[in-house]
Amino acid sequence: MNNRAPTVAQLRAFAALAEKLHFRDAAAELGMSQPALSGAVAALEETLGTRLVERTTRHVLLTRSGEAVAQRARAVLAGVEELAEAAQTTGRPFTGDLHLGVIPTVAPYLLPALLRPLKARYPELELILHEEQTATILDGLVSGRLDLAVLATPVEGTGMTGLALYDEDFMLVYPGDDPGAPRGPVALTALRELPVLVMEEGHCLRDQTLEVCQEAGRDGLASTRAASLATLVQLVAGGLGVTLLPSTAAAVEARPGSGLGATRFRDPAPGRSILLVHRSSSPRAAEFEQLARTMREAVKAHRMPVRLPAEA
Amino acid sequence: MNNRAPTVAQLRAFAALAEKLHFRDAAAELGMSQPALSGAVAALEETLGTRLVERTTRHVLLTRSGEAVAQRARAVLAGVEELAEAAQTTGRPFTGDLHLGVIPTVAPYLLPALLRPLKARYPELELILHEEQTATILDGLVSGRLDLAVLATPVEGTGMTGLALYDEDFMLVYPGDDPGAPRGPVALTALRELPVLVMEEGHCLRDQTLEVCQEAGRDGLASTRAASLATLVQLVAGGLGVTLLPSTAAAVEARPGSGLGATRFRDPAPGRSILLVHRSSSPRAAEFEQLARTMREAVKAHRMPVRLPAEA
DNA sequence: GGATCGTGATAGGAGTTACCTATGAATAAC
DNA sequence: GTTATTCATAGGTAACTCCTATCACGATCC
Repeated sequence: MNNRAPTVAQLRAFAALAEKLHFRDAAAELGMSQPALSGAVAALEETLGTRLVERTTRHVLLTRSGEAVAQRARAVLAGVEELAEAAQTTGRPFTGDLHLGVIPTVAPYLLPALLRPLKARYPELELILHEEQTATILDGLVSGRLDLAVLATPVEGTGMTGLALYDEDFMLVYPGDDPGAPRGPVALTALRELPVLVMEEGHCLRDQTLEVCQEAGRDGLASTRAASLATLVQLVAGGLGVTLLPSTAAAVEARPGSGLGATRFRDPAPGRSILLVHRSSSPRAAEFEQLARTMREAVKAHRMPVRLPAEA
Repeated sequence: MNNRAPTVAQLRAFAALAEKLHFRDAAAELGMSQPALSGAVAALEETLGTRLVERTTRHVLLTRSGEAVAQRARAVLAGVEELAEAAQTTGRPFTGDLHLGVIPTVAPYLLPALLRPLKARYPELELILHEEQTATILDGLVSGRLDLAVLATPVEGTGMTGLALYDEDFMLVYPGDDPGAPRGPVALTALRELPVLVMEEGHCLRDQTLEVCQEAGRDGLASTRAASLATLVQLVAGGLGVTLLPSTAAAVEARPGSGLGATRFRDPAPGRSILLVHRSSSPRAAEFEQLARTMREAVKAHRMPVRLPAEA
C-alpha cells in the first residue's frame, strides 16, 4: 500500500487527463510519454485509494471521486503557481515593507534628509521606522523584527555588517549667554572644567560622551540625566551645564536664535561614525548596499555637516 | 538551473521549517533526517529562484519571500489534504448523486415500487431520474451523463453489463366492452385477426411489439401511432384497436373500471426482460449489483406481476 | 470476416532523485 | 581554550520516474 501524499506532478498529470479525457493527448500536452502519464495517474489512484478514471480503449471517464479530485487538483495547482509567482514578486528588491531601526539621537536630524529622496527613488518601498535605542535595535535585527538599522559606532553585535554612512564630530554646546563662551575651537581638555550633562542610560550618545570625557581626563559628571535629547538641550539652555552633541544635532539645536552656542573641538576632534547595519547573513546585502549609497547621496545633497566616506 | 515545479514534499518540509524555525526539530517532526530537510529546502529555493530562509548556526529566519511562500505553502498543503479526503468521501458507495435512466414504458410502473425502499435503505443516495428512450439512455451511459439505467432486452450497446431485474409477459389489451373479448389465455396467432396499435418510433416497446407480431405471422399494422403509453391506452379504450402491454403496465392500465380488458397469452407467452445496465468498465459494479438485489426485493415486496430471477 | 487503426496497459532498463549516516565548519557559551 | 550546538556537505544506497518497445483489446473498414 502506498501511504504517501500525492505529488504535484501526479496532480498535474491527472488534471491534464481530466481536461482532455485522453491519455495520449494529455501526455503530449505535458511533454511526457503516455506510459508515464498512465503510471502517474495509477500512482495517484493508489495513493488516494480510489479509482479516479474509468478507462476503456473507447473512452476515458472521470468517476465521481475523479470529478471531485480534478476540481481540487486544479485549485492546488493554481495555488502552487501563485506560490511560485509570489516568491518572485515578494523577493523583488526595493519593494514592500522595510523595517528600519534608527537611534533617537540620529533620527530627527537624518530622516528629513532621507525620506523624500528614498521615496522618490524607490516608490514601491514602504519604509517603516522604529526609533529605538541601540540594544533594542540590535535585538530586533537578530530576531528578524527589523531588516535594517542606522546605528552609531561602536556596534558590538556579532554577525552584523555595518555600512559607513557618514562621520560626524561632537561639538561643545553651551548656553548662548555664557560670558565665558569660547570664540574658536576648544581643546578637549576644556571639558575638565565644565559641568557636562548627559542623557540617561541606554542612549549610545551617553556612552560616547562619557568616553570622550574620560579621554579628556574628566572623572565625575553632573548627576542630572536627560531622558531625551530635547530635554538635554533645554537643560543646557537653562544654564545647568554644557553637553556634547553630534554636529548634525548641534546644527539644529544650537542654531541662531536658539539661545545656545556650539563650538568645534580642536583636531583631532572627537566624533562618531553612523552606520547602516544589517544581519551579515541577510540575502538582501546587495540591496542594502545600494540603499546605503542612496542615503549618502541624500546626506550630501541635504548639505548635512558631516564627512562622507571617501568613495562617495 | 532547476526548472521544475515545487514538490509537495518540499512544501511540507518548508512549512515545517517555517513553523519551527529549526532544521533539526522540523526534520524530527517530519520523520526525516536533518540533511534531507536541508536539501529539500535548498531544492525549493533553487526551484523558486529565491532565498526563503536566512540560515546561521545561531538562528533561522524567514525572508520576505519565505514568509509569503510559507503562508501559501500551508494553503496548498491544506488543499492537498482536503483533496485526499474528498477522494475518499466522494467515493463512498450508496452516497451522492446517482443518475438513473429509465425507459418510459417501465418508469411509471416500476418506480413506485422502488423509490421508497431505496430511499429508506440508502438515505444518502440521491437518485436523479431520467426518463428517456433506450437509445438516448445508452448514449448517456457511454458519455457518462448517466451512471445506471433500467432497460428492456435486447440491449445492444457494447461494453454494457446488464443485471436481470425481472421478466414480464406481454398481455393483450382490448376495449372493455368488446363483445368478442376472450375469456382465457389466447394464442399468439389471435393477433393475426386484430388491429394492433403501436407506439411511435424510438420506443423499445414498439420494436418488441412488432417482433411479437411478426412471430405471430402478422404483417401490416394499423398506421396510428401513439406518442406515449397513456395515449396508446386511450386509443384502445376508444375502440381503435388492441395492443400489447407488458404485464406491469397492463395491471395498472387495464385495472377494473378502466374500460379496458387484458388477457394473457398461452405459453410460451411472449415477454421481455428488464435489466439494470451499467458500463462494464464502471468501478461501481459491486455497488450496482447490490442495488439490483435491493430492487428485486422491492419488486417482490410490491407484488408486481412479474417473474423474478431464480436467485431472488 | 479478416485486417487495420487507435486506445490504454505492461515490461525492461537508464537516468535521476531522495534519503541516510558520517563528517565538516562556524559560532556561542563556559 | 574547550565544548556544545547548529546547519551544510560528502558518499553511497535505495527508490522512483521516465522512456522505448510491445501487448491486449475493441472498433472500424473494405
